[in-house]
Amino acid sequence: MESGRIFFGASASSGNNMLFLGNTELAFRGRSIMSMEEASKRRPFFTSPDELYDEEYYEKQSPEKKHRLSSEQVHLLEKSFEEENKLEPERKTQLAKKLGLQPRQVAVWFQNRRARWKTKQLERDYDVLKSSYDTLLSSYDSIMKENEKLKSEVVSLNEKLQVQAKEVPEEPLCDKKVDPIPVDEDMAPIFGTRVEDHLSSGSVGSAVVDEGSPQVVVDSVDSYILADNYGGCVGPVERVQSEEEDGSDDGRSYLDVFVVSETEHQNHEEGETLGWWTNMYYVG
DNA sequence: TTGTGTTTTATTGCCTCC
DNA sequence: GGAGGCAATAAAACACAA
Repeated sequence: MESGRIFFGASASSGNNMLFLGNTELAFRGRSIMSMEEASKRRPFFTSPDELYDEEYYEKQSPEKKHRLSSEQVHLLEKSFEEENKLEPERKTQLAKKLGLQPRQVAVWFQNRRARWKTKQLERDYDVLKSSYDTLLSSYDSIMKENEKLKSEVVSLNEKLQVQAKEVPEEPLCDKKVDPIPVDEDMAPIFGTRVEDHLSSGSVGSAVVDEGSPQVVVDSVDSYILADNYGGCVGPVERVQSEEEDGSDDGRSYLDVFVVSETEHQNHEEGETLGWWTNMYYVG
């Protein structure tokens, strides 16, 4: 620890120092209380050999005053600080001799100068951070405004869509146009189906097709037609219109089935069902 | 001139490093 | 354990408005 130096030979301990250097007047009293002899005994002046050479310096100064460095001294110290803000012992001694100061004064000056530099640096850092924060804040604000604008656009577009939906009848979601299934031999490859007639028995039981081939299942009013050719858009068989031979001569029996789209089936109970009639044949 | 705020010089106590 | 750095602080010096 660096030894303290108290003017007028007052004790270097912080307690004493605080007591009678609390203000100028007290310090003065401190001096009058302590005899010069006693003071010189307790004087911890210039504890390192380095500092001994300049003892007269403090005797020339009026010791109760703090000594301000001259502008030349400060200039040189500043120059030295710019080169290197830490002070190695050799440089400290050289600078002290050059400036006619105590090495300790040079060390103290550097210490205080580093503290000032640090404070300034903190201020600079704060300014940089603040400006960066302000920039971020302003871009955040504009993004939020843009977001609000887009949200309200979405709302108004949705409202328009709802109005249009009421005006224009909805088309089946299936984008494939489904024609009635041809009533000839070509039907077989399309459906690949041979429907066993369970309908003639009067029951509405299952009509099961050959295993492994695409099927037509006419199970009940909620039965589904599974037909790949219809793009998977086919819903349940809604109604079976005819289960009797329609009088054609090809030896097959035909029936008409009403097919609804899946979506329509879900809304089945709510309103009118959109779908289409098609006819199917079966081998009786 | 004086009161007040700021800057500069110096001290103290604690901490880290060698 | 000594040297040196740092934070906190005191106090003198200085600047400046009223």
